[in-house]
Amino acid sequence: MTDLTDAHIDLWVAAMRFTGGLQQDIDAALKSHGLPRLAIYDLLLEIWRAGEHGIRPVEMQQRLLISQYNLSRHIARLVEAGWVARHRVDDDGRGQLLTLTPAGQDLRARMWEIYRASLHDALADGITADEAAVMAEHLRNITANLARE
Amino acid sequence: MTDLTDAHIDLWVAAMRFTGGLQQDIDAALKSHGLPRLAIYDLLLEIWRAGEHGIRPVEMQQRLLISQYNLSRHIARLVEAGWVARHRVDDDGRGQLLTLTPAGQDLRARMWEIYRASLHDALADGITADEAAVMAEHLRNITANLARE
DNA sequence: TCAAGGTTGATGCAATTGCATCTATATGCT
DNA sequence: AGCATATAGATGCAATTGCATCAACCTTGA
Repeated sequence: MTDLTDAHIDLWVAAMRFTGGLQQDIDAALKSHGLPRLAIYDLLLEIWRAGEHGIRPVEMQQRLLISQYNLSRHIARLVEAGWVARHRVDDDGRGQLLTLTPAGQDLRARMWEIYRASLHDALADGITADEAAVMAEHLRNITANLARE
Repeated sequence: MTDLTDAHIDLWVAAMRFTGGLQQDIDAALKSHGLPRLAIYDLLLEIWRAGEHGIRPVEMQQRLLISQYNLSRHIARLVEAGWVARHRVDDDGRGQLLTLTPAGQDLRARMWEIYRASLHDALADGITADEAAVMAEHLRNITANLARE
C-alpha cells in the first residue's frame, strides 16, 4: 500500500554495509586468533544453549539462516574436530541430538571473548544503549515481514 | 570507554537477522526469475553508475565489500556472459575500465525491478520513511567506526 | 637509467557452498 | 498390515570462495 521511498532504500544499503563490514571485522579478528569464523560461533551458541539435553539439527536450521546441507556438513566438521557430540533420539530413529563437548564449550567461550571485543569496538561508543534498543525493536518488527516460512 | 550493553548486542543480532533474511528473500526472488544474485547486482550497479567512461576494478573493490580475487572472477564471468566490456586504460597498462554493454544495462534494469519489489514487500509497510531515515543515519555513523582501511 | 618496492589484476589449488538426489525412518490412509 | 507420502539428515558433483602467489606494469630514489 505504502510507497518505498529513497529513505527506505538508504536504510537497506546502510544495514547491508553495517552488517557486512562488521561481519568482516569479526571474522578477521577470529581468524587472527586462530579461531573458526562467525558462522561457526552461531552453531556452537545454539548447541551450548540447549545444554545437556542437546538440540536437533532441524531445530537449529529453523533458527539460523542456514541451508540444510550446509548445516549437515558443518556439524560433521564440528564432530570431527571433537567440539560436538552426537546422541541418539529415543523416539525418532532419523534424528540426532547435539551437545557441546568440554572442548567445544571452551572454544565457544574463547570465541565469544574475541567476538565481544569486536562488537565493543564497533558499537559501544557509537550509539547509546537506549538508541540501540529502539533500533533493535524496529529491526525486529520489519524482520517479521520477511518471507520466512 | 563506554560499556557494551545487552541492548547493543540485541541490535547486532537484529541487524544480522534482518539483512540476512532479506538478502535470502531477494536472492530467492531473483533466482525465481532466472536472474543472477544480489552480489552481481551490486557490481552491475557500480559499473552502470560509471557510465560511458567506465570504472576500474580497484575502485569497485574499495566501495563494495568484496575480495580482490572474487571481484576479478566475477568480472570475468560478466564479460564472458556479454554483460560487461573491458577497455584499456591509457595511462596505466595494468588497469582496465569496465562498462555495461546494452545487454548488461538491460539485465541491471530487470534485476532492479525484482530487487525493488522485494524491498517494497519487506520495508514499505513496516517502517515510515522518517524512521528509516533516522535509522539509516545511525547505521552510517556506527559503520564509520569499523576497521575499514 | 635502473634497481627496489608498490599496485593492479589473474590464477592454481584446496575448502566451502549450492543443487539435486539419496537413504532411512516416521506418519497417515485405506 | 501395506502402501504412499512426508521428514531428517547425508552426499556426489559442479560452481564459488579463500588463500597464496604470480605476472605485468608503475613509481621512486640513487
